[in-house]
Amino acid sequence: MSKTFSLNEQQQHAVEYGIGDTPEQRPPLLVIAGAGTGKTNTLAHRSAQLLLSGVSADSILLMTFARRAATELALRAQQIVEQKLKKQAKGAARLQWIGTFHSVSAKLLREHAVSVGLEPDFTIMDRNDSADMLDVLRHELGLTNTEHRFPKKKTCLDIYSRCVNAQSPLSEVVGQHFPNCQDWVDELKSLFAAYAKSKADQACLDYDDLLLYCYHMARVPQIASKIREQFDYVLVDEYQDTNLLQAGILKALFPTGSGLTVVGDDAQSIYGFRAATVDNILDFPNQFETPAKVISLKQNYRSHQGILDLANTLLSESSEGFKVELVSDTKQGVKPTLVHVDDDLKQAEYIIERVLAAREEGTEMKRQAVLFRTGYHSDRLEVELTRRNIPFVKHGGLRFLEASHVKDLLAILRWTDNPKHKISAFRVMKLLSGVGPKIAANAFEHLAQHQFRFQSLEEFRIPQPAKANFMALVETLTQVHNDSIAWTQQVTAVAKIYQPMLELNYDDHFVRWGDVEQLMQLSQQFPNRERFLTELTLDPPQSSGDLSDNPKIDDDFLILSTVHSAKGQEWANVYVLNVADGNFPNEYAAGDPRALEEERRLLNVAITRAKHELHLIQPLRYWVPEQQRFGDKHVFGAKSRFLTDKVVACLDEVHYPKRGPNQGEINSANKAIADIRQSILRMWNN
DNA sequence: CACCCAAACTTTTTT
DNA sequence: AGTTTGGGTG
Repeated sequence: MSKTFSLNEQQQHAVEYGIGDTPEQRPPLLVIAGAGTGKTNTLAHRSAQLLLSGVSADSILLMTFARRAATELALRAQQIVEQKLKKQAKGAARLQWIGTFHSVSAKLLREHAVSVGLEPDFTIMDRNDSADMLDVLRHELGLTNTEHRFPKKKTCLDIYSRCVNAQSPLSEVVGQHFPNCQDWVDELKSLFAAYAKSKADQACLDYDDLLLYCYHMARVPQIASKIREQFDYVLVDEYQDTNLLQAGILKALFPTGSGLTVVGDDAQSIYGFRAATVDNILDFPNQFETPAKVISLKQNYRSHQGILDLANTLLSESSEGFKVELVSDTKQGVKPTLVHVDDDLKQAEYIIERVLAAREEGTEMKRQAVLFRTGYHSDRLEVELTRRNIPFVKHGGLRFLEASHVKDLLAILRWTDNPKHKISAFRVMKLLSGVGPKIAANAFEHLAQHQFRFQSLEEFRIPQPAKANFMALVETLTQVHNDSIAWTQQVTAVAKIYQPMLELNYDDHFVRWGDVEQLMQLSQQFPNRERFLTELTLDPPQSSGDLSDNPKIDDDFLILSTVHSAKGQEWANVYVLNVADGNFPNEYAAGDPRALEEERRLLNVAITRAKHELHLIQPLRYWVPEQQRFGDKHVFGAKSRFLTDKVVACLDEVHYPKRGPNQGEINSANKAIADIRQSILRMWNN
């Protein structure tokens, strides 16, 4: 996020490449933009340059990884255009087609829905909706109550999702990534068939469908050529995190690659679990008839050289990648530290001590972040922060939209929006006291037989105890569905009908009502129901902090984030938790060399977030939720295999708390004692 | 048929 | 630790 608006030579090159040339003269462009090399700035300048050279705003397609990045880019491009145009700034064109792959796909699909036999007002399901639908279908297919268990709904969805996104057959996916589900391949196949049909019946598309449908649409020549004519230039950010389907969409839409610019950093490809493949970016140069032009940005404006040396060394030991070495003008800085601590309590204490000290020296907490591999790794730290009244915001981990009361409210809205949406219908009806699965099923059946007109439910015969509440619900549903009240009041009406349900179902409804109010607030930022639901599903708030429109600027708080959620961000000081084998790399990656490489890149992402100070913390033992039946909740962290001698040479090793020369021996004694206990426990484990 | 309770079972990262 | 399943009660 360097504020500089000037460009270095390579950046300038990337900005101007091919602009003004005829389509035949501008082969595709690949920009390898390492961490902190001013990628956003470059992209913004290129977009601005396009606008300034007379390309119309609605013929530029810009795809980013998250909407936050999209908004930032659009704003920056706008500023640059205005700056250059000076007086005529007011008329400066605004980019129209900017968003994530998923949201752009949704937009294209709604636009061309009729031509591909799709309802234009389809509902977009989030991961939870999809999992719930699978759950229902699994019961309907009788895939429950069997001797050994059918995979959980989440697992089913993961399997399905990988099949779609990686474009590989079910048997292969199960064999490679879900070996313990191998007995269920046939059943899974029939489940997925039912799932596809059910989505079609209910006019629903899940995340994967957005890409899948778009991919198939892109392969219909008439439609593809229409879309191709619409866009003269296509820019894709974070290309290292695209999957086969996304690359396939690009290739189908723009087969010659003319006007196509992709930007990314293979060393930051960390979304393999979502079927992203680093091969997309590695192979990009040779995907087209005319080979792509490759420009590498290696001047880093974020960190001092000490941090970059660490990152460069780490990556140099990787078996794949372009391996662009980053260089900084800032040669001096605090050497990154590797901090040895006994356990996660000491780890938390160390961080708190350092964070507060840094704040005293003028680095506010907001400019410091604690990064970790998995959500619960910050549990201990959160407890300690709370005990000391230190405010913090956590990104990643538990999401606002996953809170059940928020899901309730959205279910009501979603049902009004799409009466066919069975999952929402059931969720909503079951909130009424006296209504369970059977009555809900009957009511839904009734609705289906009356062309899904909510009003028809007035004649539905329902047992007395639930009657009054049910009728009130039906009235609101009808009203909102028909848009007989304005959007702003629709949310209020829905919240009002929900309030008694909330009070009935949750003891702590007081706290939860706060979230309802926040949701009402948020909804006002959207022009209508469809947009609200679509955007919220496609780009959910990452933390409750994201929701308030004017975060209190005076407040200072520490940032806690998963490494994945930290992507694209930077802080003055960064602390990385639990840098030990099992986390970096994660134990799940142990057997697979390519997965291991992704883990290395993950550590690289964590490291390259830091501007001034970087602390990698390695506890001797740390807490994990019970994984095996026996054994401690504490796990002994072996030294991370990424911390080779060469890498450690880039680090200052320290112990916390500071200890004398003999303390190391006592430590290993501690470890041995606990190991004996483990083996004694295992004696009875046969 | 709805609702409550106890027991069993699994967890990375997220558009 | 939070969800999922099964059984018992009203």
